Amino acid sequence: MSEHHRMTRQRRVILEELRRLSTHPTADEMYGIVRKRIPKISLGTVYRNLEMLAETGTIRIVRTCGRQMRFDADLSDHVHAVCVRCGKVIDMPGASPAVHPGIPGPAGSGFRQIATRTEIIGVCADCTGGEAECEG
Amino acid sequence: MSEHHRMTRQRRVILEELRRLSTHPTADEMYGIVRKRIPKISLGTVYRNLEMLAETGTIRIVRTCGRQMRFDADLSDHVHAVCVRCGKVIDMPGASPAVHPGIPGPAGSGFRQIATRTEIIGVCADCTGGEAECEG
DNA sequence: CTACCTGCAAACCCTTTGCAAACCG
DNA sequence: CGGTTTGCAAAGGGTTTGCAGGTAG
Repeated sequence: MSEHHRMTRQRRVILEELRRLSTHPTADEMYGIVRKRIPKISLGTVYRNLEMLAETGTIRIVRTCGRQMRFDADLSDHVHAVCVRCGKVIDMPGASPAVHPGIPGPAGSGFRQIATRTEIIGVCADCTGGEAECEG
Repeated sequence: MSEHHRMTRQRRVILEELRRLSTHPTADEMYGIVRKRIPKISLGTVYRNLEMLAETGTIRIVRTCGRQMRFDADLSDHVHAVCVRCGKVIDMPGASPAVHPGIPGPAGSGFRQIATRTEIIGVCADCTGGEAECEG
């Protein structure tokens, strides 16, 4: 119930490592990375810390059309490109999404708009040769 | 390995029922609906048929920031609005997304762009009163 | 007939949780 | 010290899959 958060070694290392990356790692990838410095850390701890860091606005959770959550320490407003083959997420600096609003749902359905989320779908350099099935 | 698909009763009913809806149901919701007409149908069959119908381009899989897949028989190009409280997806007719492209990733990373996916995040009429944690 | 499809149930993957011990402040 | 946090392991939810029996063409 409290709002006091302690800076444990686990939390510090997770944040340090995430900030070192621009690859938007999954929880599992973070687990692998952090384990090099804290071999006994558990995956549950990684999830709990990433979730808390996101709640306090220190990092962001990146939810793409892919199945796994990804995490990003870059809080600036930027667009992500998602590889439909491997799920990798890369930044698209300079891309600027714009949504010219329409009328939500069956006329005036009372939908209160908070934000817009745009991602670019494609195939990354490592995966060239395949096709997509991500939808919009 | 074949490309021949049979029109089974299960497949026909799933497609009929999906076409009757504009609510972008989850697999589980489809299961509930179809079971009224085919009580013994299994959830696995529902998933397999929805997947195949999507592969053949008859329907679309709608992947939002939410955890569950949703399905849509409306193949036209349209924007979805996602409720962050309940996950419901509604259509936003008239909304037109535009992405002014930037340079993908670390200069010329070879990302081949296929599409853009935009969704509107907000709170639906039934859920007014809460807040968000969906990211972009 | 027979390749494709179904129902069932178990397997899978990712994420979340309960709990007792460890730890920060 | 006392409330947080951890490690472990099990539970949870959504989706996928193996299999043997059923069925469309």
